[in-house]
Amino acid sequence: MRVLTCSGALIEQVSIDEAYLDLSGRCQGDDADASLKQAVPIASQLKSQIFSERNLTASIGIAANKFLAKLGSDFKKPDGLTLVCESEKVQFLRPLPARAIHGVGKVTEQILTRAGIETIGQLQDYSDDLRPLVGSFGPILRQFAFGEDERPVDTSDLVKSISSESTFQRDTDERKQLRLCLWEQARELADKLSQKRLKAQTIHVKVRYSDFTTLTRQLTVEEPLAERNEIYRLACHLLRRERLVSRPLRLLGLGVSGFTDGACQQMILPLEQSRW
DNA sequence: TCTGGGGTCCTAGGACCC
DNA sequence: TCTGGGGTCCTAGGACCC
Repeated sequence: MRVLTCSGALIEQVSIDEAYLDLSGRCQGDDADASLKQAVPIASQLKSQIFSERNLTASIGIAANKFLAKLGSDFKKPDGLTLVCESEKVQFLRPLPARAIHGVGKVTEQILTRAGIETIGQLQDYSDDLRPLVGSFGPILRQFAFGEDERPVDTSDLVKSISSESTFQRDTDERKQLRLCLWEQARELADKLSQKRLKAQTIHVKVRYSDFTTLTRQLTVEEPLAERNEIYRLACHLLRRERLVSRPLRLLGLGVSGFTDGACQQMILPLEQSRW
């Protein structure tokens, strides 16, 4: 796989086809808008390059922060290039639906609608505290509504959890099939842990029944683990202990988290050793 | 859209300790 | 013996994103 490059840019890969580029080191104008305008030819060139190499269109948003850049890139999909100037951002946002904000999904949209807020402009005009409506997201939501976002472009590639899940063609409670599934998933997880040189302290299983009820159960162990058979054994233990296969499963999933560096071994204090 | 897979973050409750 | 308050950790579920 070829990795996206752009000289002088810090890159945060968000997903397989999305990334943030911080070009502030390369674009230095007299003011914020002048700096942003310097990024336009770079973005155009990036789009041409993607098209010539991959025959794919790409949408790019240029703005002073990640929130606005994302909004800009969504603005004229699938082949857009949108510049959101600092001087115009508040007006640019006003007519957009609140749902356009990253982090506002179906549930939050409904909550806002009930409070009489449907557009970002209405959000800007809403002077009451938003926390009773959306909890700790309130202050961030207000900042977003005014086009403010302090999040830096994050170039680290730290992962917090790894998981694998499978949906069966036909719901099943057949132990042999479930064990085989877990054994395969444990292999996947162990491979990824090994690639990343990580060990995990928490393991979780997930089941879904035919009525879409979904349950998760997790277990934290003292000694970090990374081996396929250890993961598999604990997964079986959890399923059995929690009696999760009380009826046929539509989905079975397995995951690990709570990572420690796989290269580090737990130190045992001499005192503790001598007790045994 | 009767619903796939892999993630992150937040919230709330319970256990436990001081 | 019962009770209070606060902090931390673990757990489970849900909202959201791509």
